[in-house]
Parts: sequence; structure tokens; C-alpha cells
Amino acid sequence: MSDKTASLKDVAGAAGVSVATVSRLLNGSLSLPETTRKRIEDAIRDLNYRPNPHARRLSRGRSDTIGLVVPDIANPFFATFVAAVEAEADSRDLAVSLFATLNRTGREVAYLELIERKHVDGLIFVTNHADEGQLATHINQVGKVVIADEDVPGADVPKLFCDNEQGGYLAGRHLAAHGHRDVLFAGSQEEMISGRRRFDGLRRALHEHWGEDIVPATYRGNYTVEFGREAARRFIADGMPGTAIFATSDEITIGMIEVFRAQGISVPGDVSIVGFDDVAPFHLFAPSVTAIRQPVRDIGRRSLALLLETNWQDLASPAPQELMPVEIVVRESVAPPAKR
Amino acid sequence: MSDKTASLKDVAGAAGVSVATVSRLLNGSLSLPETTRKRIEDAIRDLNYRPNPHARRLSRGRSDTIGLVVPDIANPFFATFVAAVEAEADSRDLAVSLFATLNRTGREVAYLELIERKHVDGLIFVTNHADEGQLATHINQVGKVVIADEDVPGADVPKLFCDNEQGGYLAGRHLAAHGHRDVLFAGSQEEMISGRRRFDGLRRALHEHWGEDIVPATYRGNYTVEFGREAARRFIADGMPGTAIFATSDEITIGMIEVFRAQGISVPGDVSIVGFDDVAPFHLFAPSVTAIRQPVRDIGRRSLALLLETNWQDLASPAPQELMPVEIVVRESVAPPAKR
DNA sequence: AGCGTCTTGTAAAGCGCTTTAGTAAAGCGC
DNA sequence: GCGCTTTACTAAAGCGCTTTACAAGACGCT
Repeated sequence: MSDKTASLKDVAGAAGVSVATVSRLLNGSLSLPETTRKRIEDAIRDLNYRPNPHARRLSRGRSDTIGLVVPDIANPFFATFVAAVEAEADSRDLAVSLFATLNRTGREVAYLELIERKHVDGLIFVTNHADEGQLATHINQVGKVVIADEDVPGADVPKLFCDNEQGGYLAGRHLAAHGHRDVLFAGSQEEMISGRRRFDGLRRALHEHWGEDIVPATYRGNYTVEFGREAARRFIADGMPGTAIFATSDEITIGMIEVFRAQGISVPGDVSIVGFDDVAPFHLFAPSVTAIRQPVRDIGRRSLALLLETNWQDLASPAPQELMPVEIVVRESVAPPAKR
Repeated sequence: MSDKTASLKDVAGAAGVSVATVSRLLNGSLSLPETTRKRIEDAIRDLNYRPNPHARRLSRGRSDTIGLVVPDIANPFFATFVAAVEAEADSRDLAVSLFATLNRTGREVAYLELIERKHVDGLIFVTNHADEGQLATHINQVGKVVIADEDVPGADVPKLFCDNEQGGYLAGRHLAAHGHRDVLFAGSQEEMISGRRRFDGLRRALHEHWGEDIVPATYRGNYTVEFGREAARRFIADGMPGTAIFATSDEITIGMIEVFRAQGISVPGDVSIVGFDDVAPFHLFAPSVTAIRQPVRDIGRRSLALLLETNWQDLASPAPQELMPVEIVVRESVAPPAKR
């Protein structure tokens, strides 16, 4: 139990070889005769030697760590995403450094610079808000970034989303099949691709069913519980303009249901709802909530794979983009519209 | 836009000073005349210089990174905890390295060794399962570890829990006040301190209300949805032995409610339930669920503070232990027992 | 003029590892 | 017993930073 931790030199000394020998043995680039190897291994054990990762990283010029930046870890959607990335990273012997941006561009940029400083070998970047190109500029100049879940327009790096359009379509088809024409879209700002695509899908389904002159009403905001509450209040204040709502995140859905419940508005009696994400325990809600399910874990796993597989030297431009399939999980929050 | 990133030496060269000067300027241990400083700062800007963190860490012998080991990030309780730690770390300019153990002792030990290797400057350790001393041994020999949420018996490091006994007591008192004598405790194994303390609190409340010969029945398992389901099934199979249940985690609560709902057993009509944690959106469940709320974020923040505040050189033995207050959030899942 | 004392720096020794280039000794064919 | 290959290693140059010890010049003071 020495005070200082043993270094390679100590091991080499104890084993009577040079540090190079020990290092190379440890890194597998050397096969030694039984006796020498044994001597070295004994020394390592006796001294309780642990390689110093900082020295190793400095020497090798890489960190075997990837960065993961998400808006908010406490959000179950991102939490699940993070868990999937972490598991995948671990299975590949990579560490992950976690950063939460709370959707502040300043912090996002700061974290992007981490990779410039070689802090991490690559970055999986998830944002949640619209941006005016500042982010894209940084991302492009940093490289070795994979964008997941929400687009950063203008960033020319590999991207991975769920099939938002299809999600919107499935929601719309389900609602239309139950007789809903007047569907409110409660989703993100138009600048956000996820919002736009989900809306496009919804509209496509409604057009398919009711004809081209249907134009879904929209309330736009953030993917937050607070916006959900706001949207529900506004929906009530506007005199319930629609028989169904497509709430495009778990948070929005939760916020809306919360207010409807408090105001005595029945779901699906007075208004039907389809949610999006389906990470929350919707099956236990009152009523249970029909929702479009994102394959969050798959997206997480695939993001890391993408980060590692990509040949960053000669990355095609535009960089590849992948879509993961979504599905609709039918529960009880959709019913035919009430008679007026 | 050079190919290689600029190093201190490059900056020093461009500014016409030595690397030591630049380094010391950057680290604040030197005040230079206006003109020199300007020259150096210009050079830094022109070269887009970023310090290499690995070199810095190697040289300084610390990483300004703390490790955070939790069982499962996807679990909303831990996710919230992680978010709180991350936020606190960020505000102190520390990075956090995240590790998920999935409750496997092997991985827990592996992560403990990280700190031995100086990978991180300290570790916040959260476990979720009973252990036979192996963990404690490692923790003690590693040092610079703070244990949160669940005890690791035998580990002599600072610890931080919620007031589990008080939580059990509040649950028991609430149930007793509604007329429940026969309360089933659905919780963790007795080896886990959280389970034991919560049970003690429950019993204390029931004794206080009904007298000393009440002995609450217990189902023991893990803090998982799966165990919740199992417990509910067993409860039904056993002929509903009790009028109320104290389910000691969000997951157990969710699992039980799921099964009760599927089996047409009414909560709180047929059986009352009090949950624990209250991170899940219980207010939207059917019925909304009364639960003991843990101050998860506070625990997270405080854990990091504890890690940094502790004087590890001469740490008193036994190490200090703190308890965070809990509260009961009353909703609709408790009603007087049905008449038999 | 001589001395002390700031001010403004510098040189150089690490930190602990990886890796390239190279060498001494042993084995081998003949 | 000579050259050649293989085996079994070693020396040493980094990686990019921090930090300690030290020094030259400017300045004030006596």
C-alpha cells in the first residue's frame, strides 16, 4: 500500500525490464516468453499498477471518450437516449462525457469546443430548439459530430432522426379513421424540422381521408409541459376549435392532459389526443394515451455506431442521414368526436 | 486554419515569449504589462489556440472531472439525480463522466477502479442492490467516494440519503388515519437499508395508531416494475391480504397499478396505495397516486457538494452521514378500507 | 556607486505513457 | 565458425502542459 500510485517505470524496475517492454506487453503489440511475462504480470499485481489514462491519452492523442450533449437529462426521453448511448459505448470500451445544455446556445457552443480541444474523440449532439445557423457553423468546423433526434439545419454531418413524417401520418390516419377532421397540431416551431415533418405527415393523412382543403390548426411552442398546459388553456379559451389534438411530445401531452383534467374536460369524451414519443408511462394515465412511439434506444445505439463507423477523412457531402421507423401504440385517448 | 491544432509552444513563438509565460498568464498566476498580454492574447486568437486538456491533466495530476455511477440512467429517478449533479458540476466547472452499472457488481467495481487510476477526481456512487461487502472493500480502499441514495454497508465514506424512516412513517400515518391496519409493505430486501428504514417508519406509524402488535406483511424484491407486477399478482393470489399497500418506489408502484388495473381491481376502492419517490407523473395516473416525495435534485446537488467539501486527508471515522427531508404528496390513491 | 527590490520574464524538469528505431544475443544452415 | 534471421528486448524522443527555481534589467534609495 504505497502512497503514490505505481507508474510504468516502477513496474519495469520491479520486473527488471524497460518501460517500453511493459507498455508494449500491455498494449498487445508484443509477445514475450512465459517467464518474462510472468515477471511483469507479477510486478503489476504486486504494485497494484494502474495505467494513468491522462498520460496515455496525451501520448496517443485520443481519449477513447465520446461526448454526449443533450438538452436535459432529467427528461425521460433524453434519459433513455443517454442510457442507450452509454450502454453501447460501454460495450465498445468507450467512456462517455455527459453535458446538458438546457437549450442554451452558449453552452452548446462551449461543448462543441470540447471536441476541438480533443477532450473527446467525437460528439453526439442533440438539440431541442431552433437555431439561426450559429450552431451549424460550429458543428461544421468541428467535425466528428453526429446529430440525432432534431436537425440542425446547415450542419453537414451525419444525422439520425425518427421518421417524423410517418409519425405524423400514423397519428393523422388514426384520428381520421375515428372520424376526426378538425385536428389541432400542438407542436414545435416551424423552424424545427421535427415539427414541420410531423405536421406534414398529419396533413397528408388528413388530406388522404378528407380531401385537400383540410388545413389543420396549429399551436406552436416548445416541447415542454409548460407549453402543453398553455396550449390546453388556449384551446379551451378558443372554444375548443377541433375534436382532436396531435400533441407532438410526451411533455406537451402531459401538460395538456393535466389542464384538461383540472378543467373537467374529458379525454377522449370531449377531445381525443394522440401523443408522440411514448416514453412516459402513458398506459397508466387516465385515460391511457394513444401515442406515436419513437425507437429511442435504437436511435441512441445507432448514433454511436454512426459516430464510430463514419469515415471522417472523406465524408461525402451532404453527409448521410438516416430515419428510424416509428409505430403507433393505440390506447384509449382517441374516440369518435362528440356530436355537436 | 492550420492542420494541426496550435500548442502552447506555437503561441509562445508567435508572441515572442516563452511557453511558461503563456501558461502562467493563462492560469492567472502572472500579471503582465498590457503590451505583452495583448501580444499573447492576439497570438492565441490568431492561432485559435485551445489548451490540450490531457496534457494539462497529466501535468496537474487531476482531471477536474467527477465520476457519477448510477444503476440505470433511463430510470427517471436516477435521470433526475444525474441532471442535478451535472448542473451542479457544470456550475463549478467540472465535467462529469457517467457510468451505468445496471446493478452488476462487476461493473461497479470496474468503475470504482477508475478513480484509482486518477481518471476522475472523485466519485458519486449510487447503487441499488444488496452487496456482500465486496463493494465496501473497494470503496474504502479507493476513497474520495460519496455514497448517495442507497447505503453500501461497511463503506466508510460520506453518505447521503433521504429520510427513509420518516418517509415510511408519513406513509403509515396517512394510511392509518384513513383506517388502514393491514398494510402490505412492498419493498426491497431487508439487507438494503432503504427498505429496512422505510419499513421501520411504516411500523412505527402503525404501532402509534393501532398498538404494538401490528406486524405489517411484507413482499420483498427489487425496485423494479417487474417486481411491482409480481407483487400485485401475488397479492391477488394471496387473496388480498390487506387493505392498503406501501409500494416503496415509483417502479414498484407502477407495476402494481398496472396489474391491478388489468385485473379490474380498483384503487383505492379495493386497495389503497402509497408510493415512494414521486418522480413519475403520478398526478396524471388513474387514480392519481399519493406518494412520499424524495428531494432527488437536492440529493444530487448535495452529493456533489459533499464530494468537494469533504476534507479527504483527515476524514473522521465513521464518515458523516446526512439525511434529506421527505414529504408526503396526498392525491387520490388512498381511501378508507372497503367494508368486508 | 552600491544595494535591495520589484518587474518581467526564462530554462528546464517533470507528469506517465506510447512508439519508433535499433541492438545484443541466440539459433540455424552449411 | 560464418553470415543470416529471429527473438527479446532497450533507448530515447516525444505528447503539451505546469511549475519551480532562477535571472536580467529597471528603479528607487542611501
